[in-house]
Amino acid sequence: MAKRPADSANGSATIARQVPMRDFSRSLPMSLLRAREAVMRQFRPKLREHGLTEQQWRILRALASIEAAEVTELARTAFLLGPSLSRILRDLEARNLIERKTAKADQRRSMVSISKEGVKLMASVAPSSEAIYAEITQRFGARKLAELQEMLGQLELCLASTDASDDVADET
Amino acid sequence: MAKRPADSANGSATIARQVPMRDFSRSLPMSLLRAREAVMRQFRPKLREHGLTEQQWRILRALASIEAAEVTELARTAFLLGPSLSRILRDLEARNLIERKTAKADQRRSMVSISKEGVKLMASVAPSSEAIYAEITQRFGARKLAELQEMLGQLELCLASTDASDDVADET
DNA sequence: CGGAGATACTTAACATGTTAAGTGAATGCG
DNA sequence: CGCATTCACTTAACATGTTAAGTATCTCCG
Repeated sequence: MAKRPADSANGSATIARQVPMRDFSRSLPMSLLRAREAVMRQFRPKLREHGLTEQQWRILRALASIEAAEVTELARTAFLLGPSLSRILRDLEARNLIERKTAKADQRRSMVSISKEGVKLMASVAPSSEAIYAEITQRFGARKLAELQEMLGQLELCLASTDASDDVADET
Repeated sequence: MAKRPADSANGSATIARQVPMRDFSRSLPMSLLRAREAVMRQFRPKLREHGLTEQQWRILRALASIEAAEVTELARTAFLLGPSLSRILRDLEARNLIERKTAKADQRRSMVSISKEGVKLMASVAPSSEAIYAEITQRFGARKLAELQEMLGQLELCLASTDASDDVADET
């Protein structure tokens, strides 16, 4: 293989001179994307064995830990957008992995919970999942991992206020 | 390792006891996902103003820095899967932002390059993009940012060899 | 009480992620 | 030379990301 170094050593001059930008492959979004992909690549095959996608697994895990939740709350917990969640819940319900019932107090809300079958499925996947996580932790180092997560949390936090909406003018 | 959710004052006991797992919201994949989303949320609106998606922008940036590339090489650089890239290139070509020509030496390969219009578009977006990146850097701290990227790179590296499953000795 | 507005989803439409299969062009080897 | 294999993509099919619009329900204020 080894087609070419393909880095900045070739004729990258032309356009790069007109539009100077940080080396693309070292941008923060790319770093985060690649790191996450590297991690998920470890999990996906095992999940797939059980007919689960990454997002479906997220939902089941979230439900297992909070017992029952409204859709919006679940979306926040599993970090999914409403429309995605809506579709996934429809599918998971069809597979009898979750259950829903509309709340009596507020007909708009529906309470979602994991089913007995869902629990069984989780029980069959969780050990492998934990094993993979342990392997990653060992490879990278537990302390370093904690450090990384801390930094990621701080990054998230320090960017959280910017985008909320256009109401940034109140703190004058 | 802490095998307890240890949060949520409600009845999270039932299932969590049967299937003990790390607190879901603190898993590495979730941390990475949320951090990346927090970052991209800063960029997406501006890109959208110019009719570009995140991936299209990645491709244009990659092309701008390497001048011309085969599809496979571009996929590696922009960190996209072949099928996604195939579709996006079709669209970008229709918008005259890129150009393609099949290589003479090997009819299978096609060389992709950014067009004059593509360069113009990049020039109109790059300043805002850089400004946003600068803002992020300032908020988070340049040193900390570099540290974070270093760790992300290490994480990627230490997981890289696991999944390849056969060709580990080639390049990297 | 009643209607405007807010809320909690759901649908729709388009773009990408992900895996598998397809297509045409090069290669290797008998 | 001939043909199976490999290679470089492309299509296809399904699932999710993302934004906008739709629908039913609830809340609040007059």
